[in-house]
Amino acid sequence: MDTDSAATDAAPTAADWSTDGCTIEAALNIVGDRQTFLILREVLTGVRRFSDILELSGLSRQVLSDRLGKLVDEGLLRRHAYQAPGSRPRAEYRLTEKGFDLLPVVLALLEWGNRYEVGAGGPLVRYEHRDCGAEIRLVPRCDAGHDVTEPRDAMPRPGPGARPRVTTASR
Amino acid sequence: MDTDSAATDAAPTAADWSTDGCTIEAALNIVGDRQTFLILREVLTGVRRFSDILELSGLSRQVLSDRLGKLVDEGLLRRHAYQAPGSRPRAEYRLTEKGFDLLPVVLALLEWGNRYEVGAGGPLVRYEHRDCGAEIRLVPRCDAGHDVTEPRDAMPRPGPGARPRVTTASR
DNA sequence: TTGGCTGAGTCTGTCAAGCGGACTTAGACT
DNA sequence: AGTCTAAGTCCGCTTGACAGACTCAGCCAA
Repeated sequence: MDTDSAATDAAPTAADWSTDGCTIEAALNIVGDRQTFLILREVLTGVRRFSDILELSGLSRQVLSDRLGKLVDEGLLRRHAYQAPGSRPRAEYRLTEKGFDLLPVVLALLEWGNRYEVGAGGPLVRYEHRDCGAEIRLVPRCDAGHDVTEPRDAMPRPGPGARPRVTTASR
Repeated sequence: MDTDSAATDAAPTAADWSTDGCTIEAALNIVGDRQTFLILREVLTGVRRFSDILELSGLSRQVLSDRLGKLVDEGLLRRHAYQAPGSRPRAEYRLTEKGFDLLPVVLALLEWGNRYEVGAGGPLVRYEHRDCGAEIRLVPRCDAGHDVTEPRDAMPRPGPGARPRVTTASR
């Protein structure tokens, strides 16, 4: 099996376009570190309180506090008051629409991890469809309606914002 | 719009399961840092040579060298000899099947970035279907065949490897 | 009313990791 | 022999993560 020959055909000239300002990079500037992903994993599975996220994520208090603040600033989370019986009011962290929309990223990581990094006992989390209970997977599909079952059928192309690279030494 | 009430219903007890050994975490241990994502972005768009990845990713030589080595060790990339005319033979880095299968993760990040972080000029990269040229998107779909159009219709559930958390203070 | 309890957040010192820039290496070409 | 170049290493500095101690604010029991 020659896994990579397809890639050779797929994008022989990709290096000719600048990736300056790429939206992937922009996304990574917000959620690109391990710590933030761990927080998102928790919040996407319904864990919302500082102490619970702290314990489940294994992060330090300081980093958790910092990241939660940044995620609120970026509009991925909202602080929302709650009050446990016999306690003073506290804040919990809820996903906004913008934060919710990161579910595919976490789902994709989960699927990949389930395929290649399963330890003993199988996957720890599944996502299931609220209506029917069946497991949810991500399916790459083109706008013409075809499922893209082979990753190498996905060909990278410059988008409307792409500009050609000036020279090899230009930046 | 009450974005988060659905989340409240979706997983009221998620904090009761241990996420110890989670496959998301396992995946993050391999591809969980910004540097690795940037490398994957390049390699998935067909950039394979050290110097090109170096320039396009903006990483330091040392980190790039280190990460490429780790990605090869993890089986996501393979070194492959090439020889440019008038140069001595060198190694380029090609995706393995395992590495290719991370495309959905990058696609998901790209889609999210395109939706929320588009700068002037629009997205820089698109993926299109090799057969028909139409743009590729990730569609969450349940095994019963329903498209999951609302992220909050995806409910997190403990998988076969999940174990209940012992106590709040247990780890 | 006072003092303890608790969840959330801050402070501090240490250590790992990233960065820019200089240096090294090995084959091809002059 | 000397130069060029892609790939990789070395070095000094700075950033950031972590553990653990400390602070803060409201609730409750005495």
